[in-house]
Amino acid sequence: MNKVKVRFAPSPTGYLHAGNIRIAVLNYLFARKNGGVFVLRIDDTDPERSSRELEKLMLEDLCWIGIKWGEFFRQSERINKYISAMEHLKSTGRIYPCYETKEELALKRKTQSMSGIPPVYDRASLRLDEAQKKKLEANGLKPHWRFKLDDAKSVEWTDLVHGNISIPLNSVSDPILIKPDGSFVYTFASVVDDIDMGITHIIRGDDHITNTATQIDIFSAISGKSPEFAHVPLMSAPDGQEVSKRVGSALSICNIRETGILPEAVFNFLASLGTSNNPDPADTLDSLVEKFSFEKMSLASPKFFLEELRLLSKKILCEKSFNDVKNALQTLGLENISEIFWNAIRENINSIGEAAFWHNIFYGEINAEEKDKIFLRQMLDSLPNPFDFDAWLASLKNISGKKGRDLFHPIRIVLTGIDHGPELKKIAHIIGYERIKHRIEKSLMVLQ
RNA sequence: GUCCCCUUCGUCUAGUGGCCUAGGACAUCGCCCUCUCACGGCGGUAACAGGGAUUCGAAUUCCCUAGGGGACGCCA
Repeated sequence: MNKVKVRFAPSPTGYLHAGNIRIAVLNYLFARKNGGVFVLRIDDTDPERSSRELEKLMLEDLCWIGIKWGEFFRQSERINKYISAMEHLKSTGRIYPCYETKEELALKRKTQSMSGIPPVYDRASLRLDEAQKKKLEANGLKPHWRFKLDDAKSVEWTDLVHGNISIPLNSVSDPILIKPDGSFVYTFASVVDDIDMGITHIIRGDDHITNTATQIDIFSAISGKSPEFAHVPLMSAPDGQEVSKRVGSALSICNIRETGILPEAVFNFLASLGTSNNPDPADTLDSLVEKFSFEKMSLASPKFFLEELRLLSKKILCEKSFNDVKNALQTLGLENISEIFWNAIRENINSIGEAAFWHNIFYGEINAEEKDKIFLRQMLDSLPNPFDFDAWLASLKNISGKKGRDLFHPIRIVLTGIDHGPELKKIAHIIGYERIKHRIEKSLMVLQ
């Protein structure tokens, strides 16, 4: 059996989003699982919509999430391959020239739809004889070329996710493969590349199922065989909308990135979404590869909840050691960071960026509103120097008679200005004697 | 309109005719732990889209209905 080879083939026509990076993750996992190769192919056959700038951003997003490709291609650099495949199809009579304009075709489809007929191409150009074609071309019309589907049959394949799928080719239009200007359409270029690169498994979204039917026919016309297919159900946004490249701004990777969500959380989350694997913060790339299987994938479209991803990211973050996050903390420009600082806040933050929030509370100026003047005085009077939280607490408890929440809550407010946060004992020592004294005095002053 | 796919707790799902008074995970709620917020531990609430048929027995098979998604591009 051939070595497994998969490809992720984005078009650089927009930002990468949760939906298509999920396809990348799945391809990557499958390749790793089978000791195969992951090919990154840039589908930039449409020069009007593709840009190098967007390609660069896509590559960055892919790297960010930790996907490494073994081979890299751009379709725009493989035109010669398409030309020779085209010649082959011409010589075998599997493609034929068509002379309708875009407008005519659009009108035709509209008419068909209105009369309740499926908008399938009627093959009018196939019935043209040589003289008619000559005449049209003499008038300056350049033909586009369609692939002549074997419409007598149904294409059948065993999909790795769906099982047996069968699509009658007479329900589909003959696909246009070559535009009048000689450029190639994805449907064709993709097949040529998949054959040429030796792709063994095509893993893509459900939305390609109909494409697959026509492409299998093209595969067999060119090489006589086709790869395996796995069509994974498309994710939908919580409101049921598709997570498409046109819509997904909130779900774009750069957006997710900016909210401080960890790349490994995104990878982990997307790897298990829609499968019977439970997302586990402890998972590593290896364990995810181990667990991966199309058998575990459900056939229904999963909903993508950003909130769930955030939660997973938080859990992964809180398991990290100081060494793991040291650089990230320094990048935030925080001073005085230490293992003690990290251990104090790790369970109370959702993203690494929030470390700055606590850092500011520990070392910066805060506004506290504690109204209990008597207790404030007692805090100040019993404040030990050098600072010792347990000793302070013991004497405060003694003097005030307070305990539990009554005791802790006011202290928390005075020290941090907010009513929740990391364990008081830990953070009190970080804040230290001088600042604590200052904060109590400030609260007292406000009450004067 | 045609073709394809899908429909189990709020969410992701287990389930291939009796093991299902439907299991797990996340969320949620409660209790415990803790002199505080949290973490953690334990427990609870919560679902087979609807209707027929087959069967001794159906979440599981078949049919119909409803709903959702996708495709039908000189986009990918």
